[in-house]
Amino acid sequence: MSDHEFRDFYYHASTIFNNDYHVEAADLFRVSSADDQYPPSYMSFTDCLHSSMDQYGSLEKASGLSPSSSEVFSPAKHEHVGVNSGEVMAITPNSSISSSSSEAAGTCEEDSENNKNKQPEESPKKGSKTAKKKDERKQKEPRFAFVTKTEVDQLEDGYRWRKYGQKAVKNSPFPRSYYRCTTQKCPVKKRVERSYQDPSTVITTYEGQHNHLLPTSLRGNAAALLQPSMFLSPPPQLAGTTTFPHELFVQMAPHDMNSQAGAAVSSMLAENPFQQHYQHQVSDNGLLQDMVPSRFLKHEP
DNA sequence: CGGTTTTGACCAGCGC
DNA sequence: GCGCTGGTCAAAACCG
Repeated sequence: MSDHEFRDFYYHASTIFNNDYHVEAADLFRVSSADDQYPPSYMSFTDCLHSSMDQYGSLEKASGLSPSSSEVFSPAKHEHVGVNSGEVMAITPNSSISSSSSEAAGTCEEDSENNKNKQPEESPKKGSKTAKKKDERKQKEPRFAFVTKTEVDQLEDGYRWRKYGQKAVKNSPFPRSYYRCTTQKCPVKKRVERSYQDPSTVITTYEGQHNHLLPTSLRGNAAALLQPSMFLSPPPQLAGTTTFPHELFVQMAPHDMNSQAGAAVSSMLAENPFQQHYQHQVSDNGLLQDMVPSRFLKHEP
């Protein structure tokens, strides 16, 4: 991020969070390791902003992370973004969301196309296959998890999805639904499940990156808010015009995170641009309580 | 009739 | 090796 961009962004963020949403910026960012083996740690908003893409090494140290294994602590590891009624924003790794499925492990583009050919290409050489799978897993698509306080299971996010599976989740009375973007060759998937810890919230996990714009049929506000220009140009001087913190993420996405964040944020944003009580938090597998400063969590009486 | 949803089966990874 | 679990497939059902 350039200094110019930083100033724009920081001013923007300050306006949003301090003035409109009364958030303590120092609590906004959470940085964690790539695989969640390490306890979460928090860094200040400004620290995070000042940390350029090539400073993740020092970031690790600052946040008590270990650059262990072969994982490179890249921006892509910080992709999860959540906004909680303008109260909470956090960044977490994609990491722990299951390392089980090889399908989910590989790059999505490969997945979606290869799955259909999987059977014919089946090789008897299990060893090499396993090695290949491990390689694929290293390159798995970043994921973004959101928690949305809503009674609706299937949230509108501006994209068209086709459900391709539903599974019961261990320890949860609520099933998990699997969706794929219906746009041709778009590798994006999402999983939707209701949190068993708080049934009033829905956990949505996005995986992959849309390779297309929002469907032209996208209606109303979501489309307007998600104009491609917002992703492609530096943040304009919008101080005073921005209302929702979502917009901040939309704008910061291409600069401070990978484009995945933009996609995820756009999805989050489009879910319900007018929602008054949405509660987005970062989550992997619903482990919210560990991921957001406790005072930000709403505790039911 | 084409697209979507449902749902049982299948597969791979992981822990024991 | 076996069982458990998560993720995906694919045929059938459903729907506009």
